Amino acid sequence: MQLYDTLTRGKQELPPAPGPVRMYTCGPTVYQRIHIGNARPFVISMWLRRWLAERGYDVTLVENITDVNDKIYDAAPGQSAALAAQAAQWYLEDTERLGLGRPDHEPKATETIPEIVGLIEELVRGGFAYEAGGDVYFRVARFPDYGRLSGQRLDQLEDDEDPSQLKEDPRDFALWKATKEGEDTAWDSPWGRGRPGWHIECSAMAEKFLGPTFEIHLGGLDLVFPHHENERAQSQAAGREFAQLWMHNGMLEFVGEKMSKSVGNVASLHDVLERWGRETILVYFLTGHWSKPVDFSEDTMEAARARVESFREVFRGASEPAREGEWERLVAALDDDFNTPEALALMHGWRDHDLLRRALDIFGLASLAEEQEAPSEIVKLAKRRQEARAARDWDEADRLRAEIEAAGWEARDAAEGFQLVPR
RNA sequence: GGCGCCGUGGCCGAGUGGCUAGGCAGAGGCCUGCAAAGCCUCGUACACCAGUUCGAUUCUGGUCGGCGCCUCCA
Repeated sequence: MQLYDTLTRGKQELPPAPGPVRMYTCGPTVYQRIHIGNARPFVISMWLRRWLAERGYDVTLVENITDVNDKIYDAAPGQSAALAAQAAQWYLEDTERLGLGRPDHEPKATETIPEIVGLIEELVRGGFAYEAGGDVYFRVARFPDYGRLSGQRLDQLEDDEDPSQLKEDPRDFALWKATKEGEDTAWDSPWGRGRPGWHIECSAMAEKFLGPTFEIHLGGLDLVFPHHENERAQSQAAGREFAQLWMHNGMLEFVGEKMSKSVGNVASLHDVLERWGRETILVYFLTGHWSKPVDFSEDTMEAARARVESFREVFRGASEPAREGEWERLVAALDDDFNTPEALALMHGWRDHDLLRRALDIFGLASLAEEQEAPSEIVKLAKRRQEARAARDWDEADRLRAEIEAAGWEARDAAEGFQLVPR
């Protein structure tokens, strides 16, 4: 099993199965409903977990919920805790509807404060961090490997505009921030009341549930710098090996532009679920390689919807024996950097119901194999139509077909009888 | 300015040093009372310019274009 690794900029081999694969995925900062782009790392993580399990690994997946953060304070001044709780609930509900199950652990930053404080204390003790005015900062200059993950050179970073005098070095970043007026959440620490900085919570949560080293760290490409660079610096400075392999999923683009709140072109996962349904969303994500950007548009979603229908058609037809080596080809595609577009192309050629259902199930799409039963009144109309056809009363048959169609179903003439398909 | 990803037929999107990707859309045909679905056939694509090579869409260099990130910001 090979996966593309950001750190080494090449495919890395996973240890051979069987064995443990510990995965950590950067989940959402909860201050609003997540958008369809935020759903991608969740979907990829769940799929990869299922695939690795299929391949004989013992997988543990942790996906955090960051529920204390500047963005949350900004979004709900004085009431950030309530907003975070609400948005976390939305996140759980929306991702639940994808029908992929849940990660093994979904810790919240606010439930990991003791571990966060402990990790910061270690860093201070080791000289990798320093307290300044109730804040604690990471001393970037003390960690020579800083910048390796993102390929950033320290001397080339843009100048920090922040006139704050607290930092020794403008490149240093906050591990702990003293509580400020208007912030409604704060915890005691050796440096006074305050709350975690942005990156430290992931280092603490990963270690709490996975230990000092783990096989895979996953997250959006936009998190490479500074978020993951900083996570890595903190944990490694504290003596942990941390992640062995870094996966960064590509962004969703909306007419050639990244989907993001600041551009105002977001589509919430909730809304997209309402509009297109879970199966179309999952097939849509299947069409692009996880590491590459994908276009999100009416056209790309419509094409995904058509693929969904085409799989359903296969199950409406007769099962045919698979050709030699079909499953092995799927395995080869997925074992090579989890190439789902290739896997999807292979599946489109399959007519063996059992094999296809098994493959689709990896991606949470076994439901495509389920027959969709028409309500009895529709079946009655179809039977009347069948009788009209037997009597060669084509006008009546066409009228009934229109009636069935108006009710949302399509009447198809079959060799014997008829078939009803939802429109 | 720095780091990185990418540019494939109408659209989306894999992949490969010479051998059919796949899907959507489109054209023709078979089937059908008419349809739908299905099946068959059809598009000689790989930004541009050099170079390496017997041969490059695939390797190397450059050009142009798009996108992400460059410390609290998505």
